[in-house]
Amino acid sequence: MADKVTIADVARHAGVSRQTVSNVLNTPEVVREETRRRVLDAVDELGYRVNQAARQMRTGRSRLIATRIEPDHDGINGSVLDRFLHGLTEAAARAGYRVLLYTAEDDAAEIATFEDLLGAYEPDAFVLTGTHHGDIRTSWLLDRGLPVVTFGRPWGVPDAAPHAWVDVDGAAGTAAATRHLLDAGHRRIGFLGWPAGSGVGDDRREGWARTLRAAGVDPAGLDRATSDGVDDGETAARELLASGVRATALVCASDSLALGALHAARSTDTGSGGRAGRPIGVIGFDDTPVAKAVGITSLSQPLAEAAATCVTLLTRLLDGGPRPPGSSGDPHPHVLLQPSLVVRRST
Amino acid sequence: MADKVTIADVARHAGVSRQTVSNVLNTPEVVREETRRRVLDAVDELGYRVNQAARQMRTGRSRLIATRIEPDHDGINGSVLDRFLHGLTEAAARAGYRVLLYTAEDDAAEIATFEDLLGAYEPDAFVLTGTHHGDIRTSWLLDRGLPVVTFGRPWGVPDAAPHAWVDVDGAAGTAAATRHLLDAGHRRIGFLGWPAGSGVGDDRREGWARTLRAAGVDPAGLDRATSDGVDDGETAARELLASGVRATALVCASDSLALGALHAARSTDTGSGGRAGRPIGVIGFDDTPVAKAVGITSLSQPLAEAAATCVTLLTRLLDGGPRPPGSSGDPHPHVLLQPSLVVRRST
DNA sequence: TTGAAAGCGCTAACAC
DNA sequence: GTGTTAGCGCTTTCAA
Repeated sequence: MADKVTIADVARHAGVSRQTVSNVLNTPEVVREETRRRVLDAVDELGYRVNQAARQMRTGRSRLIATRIEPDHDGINGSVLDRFLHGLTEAAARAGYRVLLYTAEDDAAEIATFEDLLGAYEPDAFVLTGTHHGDIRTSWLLDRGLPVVTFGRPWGVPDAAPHAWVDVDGAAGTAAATRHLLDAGHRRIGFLGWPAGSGVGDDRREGWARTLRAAGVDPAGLDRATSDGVDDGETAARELLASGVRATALVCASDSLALGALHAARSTDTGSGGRAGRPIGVIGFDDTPVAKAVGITSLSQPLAEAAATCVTLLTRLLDGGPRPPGSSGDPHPHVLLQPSLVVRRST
Repeated sequence: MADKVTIADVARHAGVSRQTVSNVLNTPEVVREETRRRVLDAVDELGYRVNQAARQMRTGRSRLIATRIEPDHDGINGSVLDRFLHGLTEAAARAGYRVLLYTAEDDAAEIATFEDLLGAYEPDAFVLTGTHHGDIRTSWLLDRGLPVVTFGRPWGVPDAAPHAWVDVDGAAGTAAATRHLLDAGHRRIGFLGWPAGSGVGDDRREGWARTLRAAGVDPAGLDRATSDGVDDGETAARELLASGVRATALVCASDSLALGALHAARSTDTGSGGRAGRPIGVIGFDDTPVAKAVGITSLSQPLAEAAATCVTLLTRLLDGGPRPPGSSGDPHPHVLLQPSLVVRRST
């Protein structure tokens, strides 16, 4: 075991002073080539690693990125953030950072955790997921000039982004889904989503409505809002498939809803519709294992890429130095990634 | 923002010395009641939090628990470890620890990460998942006297456990599953598992075989081994359901296999068997979202409890002081938890 | 280009 | 029961 090799050991081994070793590690360009090599050899040979705690005391930087791990609420959609988390851990490691985990029941609890974490571990940055309208977490961090990148847009914020963010273009996703169904000959394509007010849900609904209109179909009456759950989805889907509306296909805001829609489709007589015998098309969102298992066409989010992009933006932020509290107006980078449609039996 | 409140600030505010503050925080019993209150009030008022980096430099303890986040290999079973991870994060926080994440492709890479982590962040302990025969990770850590708790037994180790561990009793789970099917009137109950040699897989097979024998049924020829995957499961299941063996029910080592088995069951004519019209019973393992979505009876692991138990064992380990490299023979605590059968349509 | 000195915030000794 | 001293390993002045 390389038990506590310090900078002093390396210095002795290489025949230089402690400071020179530090220079080699932090500002190599200031050290003569030959000295640098000798020091680096010693580092390798002794298996030296900088001690983060000591470095942190001097520099105030922990090389830690804090992020939340969510409970597996729904079960179906839960896997999305876990995949993001894996990507984040990997990308962070490549950039020389580690991921520190925390849990929180709600925004207020999360802010309390921020305070805790900042006092104790001093993470260099936070990666926030699940942004929403009036998100108090981002404003709390921004007020204190702390580096943040969110996976999710700053919903409901009027103008320029107040912080760096990465997101997946939900509207483009549902638009692609709707187009796919139009191409298959469907016209009365319904939408199964969440109540208005959730940024993500509204965005996904918009992509569907826009595409339907462009195809000359009036989306009015063709959508239903419900809470996210298989049974809720089934109930709502039944309404859309039933007489009156008689949708022949459904674009859904999640795989949970899509699974419910599929259940509804199976128990609904499609023969009474205009297209006798034609199977009802269902498309979900997130391309979860359940969608794959059941054969639901779904929209896949590039989660590894999203995570890697978060880290890229973060390092840019951190290298640019800490930003003062009131520095609004400067352009914060943001990246909108495209989901891709994974076609399966359900369409 | 509570910007850098140090122990000196608290001391000044409370009218005591820095050391007294430290005593209140670390050895409260040595400080007079009144002084303690005064100090704690000052702590509250100033929003003071001990700085981990500084504390770590003195004590050598980071209050960090390192664990791996796995890539979502299969998609279906992946959610299991993520739920464990959430439980671990929560339990760790309650015990005053934080979870530090890393990824690793294989055991060798994981050990390299250990070295990295130990040099830089000095985690107090490691929680290892996915233990297997001849696991070099545990021995590496144990050789260096580093605290470890594994979620998973030390498979293939002859005698007393070489370290603390928590596991779920897979054999008891498949035994319960088999019993459930026997109670439903099945006799030719097959087992779909993985090739011999994997501790987890063998354990689960054993529970099935044992229970079948106890019921007077010879398990010979009633099991198939395959790699973990839906299609593999379907192929293997077809063999067991087909003429020759004609199993009427299948206990599976995972939900992936169970899903495959269900596919096979649907396309197999059960009428030619002894129990015409009787549906084929399928039971999976892990109670994943997919099992729930598809309606597969499955064995649920108490993951939150497993995680909490890991933390309990860990804190016991850490409070007991670091254990010297050669201290074998002392009893390492271990806990075997029971899975529970979640009955659904598939049985 | 390299070395010497100081100190980040904390706690383990020891003296008061 | 409380205060003083020292030093964990590192980097950031500043001087050589």
